[in-house]
Amino acid sequence: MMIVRFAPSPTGYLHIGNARTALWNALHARRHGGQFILRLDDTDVERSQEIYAEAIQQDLAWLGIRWDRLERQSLRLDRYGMALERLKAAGLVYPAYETPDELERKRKRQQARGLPPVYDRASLKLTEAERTALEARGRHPHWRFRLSGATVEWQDGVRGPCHIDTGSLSDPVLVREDGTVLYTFASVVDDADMGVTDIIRGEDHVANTAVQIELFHALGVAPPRFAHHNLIVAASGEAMSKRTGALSIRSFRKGGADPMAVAAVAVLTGTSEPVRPLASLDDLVPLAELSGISRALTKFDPAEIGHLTTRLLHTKPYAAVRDRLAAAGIDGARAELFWDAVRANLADMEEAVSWWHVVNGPIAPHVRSDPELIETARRLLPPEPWDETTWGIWCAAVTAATGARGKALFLPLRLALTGLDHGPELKRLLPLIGRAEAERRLV
RNA sequence: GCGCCCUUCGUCUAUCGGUUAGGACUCCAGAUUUUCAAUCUGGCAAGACGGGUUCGACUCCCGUAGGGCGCGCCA
Repeated sequence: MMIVRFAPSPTGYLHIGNARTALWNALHARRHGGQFILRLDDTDVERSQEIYAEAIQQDLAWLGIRWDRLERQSLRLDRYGMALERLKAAGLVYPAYETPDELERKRKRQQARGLPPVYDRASLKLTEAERTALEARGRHPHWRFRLSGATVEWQDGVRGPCHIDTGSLSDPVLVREDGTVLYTFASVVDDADMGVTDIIRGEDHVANTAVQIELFHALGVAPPRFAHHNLIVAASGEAMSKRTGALSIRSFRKGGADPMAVAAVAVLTGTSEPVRPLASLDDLVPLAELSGISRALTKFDPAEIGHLTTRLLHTKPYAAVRDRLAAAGIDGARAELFWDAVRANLADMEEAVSWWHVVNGPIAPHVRSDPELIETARRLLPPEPWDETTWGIWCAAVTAATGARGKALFLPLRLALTGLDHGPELKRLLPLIGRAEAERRLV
């Protein structure tokens, strides 16, 4: 059984880059009949907030993502403690006593000498006596995992064969002196416990992968498959930020974006599949092929979400928008007819409301350029019932009486009937306006 | 600074040594339409740079430039 997970930290709102990761995981699970776990990585109590945990779930749901399991790291602290004991017993972790300040100074010094800022393992070299002396003075250790120094290799689902030399990395701190755990450790323990088989995440995690593969081995668990997708960035130069909410899913939602427009851009940009309007996440499933993801950083234009939203709107059947229309006051017997008449004309949902006003009146006042023509047209208005053929019949009658045709006929009529020189086809609008109202507008 | 990765139309990409370098989006034009939208047709537009290897290089190698990521007791 394939098991994947999306593991955001609830420290801000999901942005389009997070959505990309979430969607790829969810889609991958659907594609292979697997399970999708939403795991809130909330071990950082300083920054994690419940409102964000809720917001994340709302945003994912808005995108159409459902999860089979919800997990929270804050509820699994005992598991991390047990795992640490196992690593201690196996001699795979060691106590370290430097303070954050000391470590910071060491890094500065290394940088200044042109050396990579890698932990020097000073604590590993401590003798038993030195350690007891430190602890006697009240120092509590944090625990570091001892990296092998070997080159870790894996077959990446996106990037192909990858290798990282763990000798160039610092031994990661797994557990702080107060017993709280760090991301790398919690993540691996969770993935192992939950049977995660495939990890799909952004390429900013490639270096973590080497560390985590060694950690899986240390815990006696076979590492999962890894796939690192490219990162996306706004072509506008605007930076994504969980903290400021820039390019957040919520901002797109508030801006009237269609969730499938956001999803299509989030998933398909930077792949060999053209970004296109799709009706549902299910349509995205066959396109979510990991090997189709580019290895290069990819730029996307947030405006594309607007374009897609518009194109999606044009294809929406009435049933798909009934509720939203009703909420905007567009309801009743004529609502479906109305939707089919105007949808191809809409740039966004708000425009539907303005066309609804055009149909129902009152309409904007306008200058009557050809009063005789309008008067004739008014007298020739056919009897009801009206349908889409009424417009043609009526126009033929007016042409026969006045000789007016083409633009000279249609433009004055459109202006008189709608107050505007543009809009949906009049043959479809006319029956919605109705005879009584049409007659009023032609006076 | 060190390490890893990347570089084809404005943007996302195809090409896996021989192509008029293809597609999608945007934009523009034409058709259609009273108009806008939609639709259809067409068009503009690309291999970062410099060396090699080769009969032949976008494709392979080296270098340069540019970009990204990483190098936390953040996740």
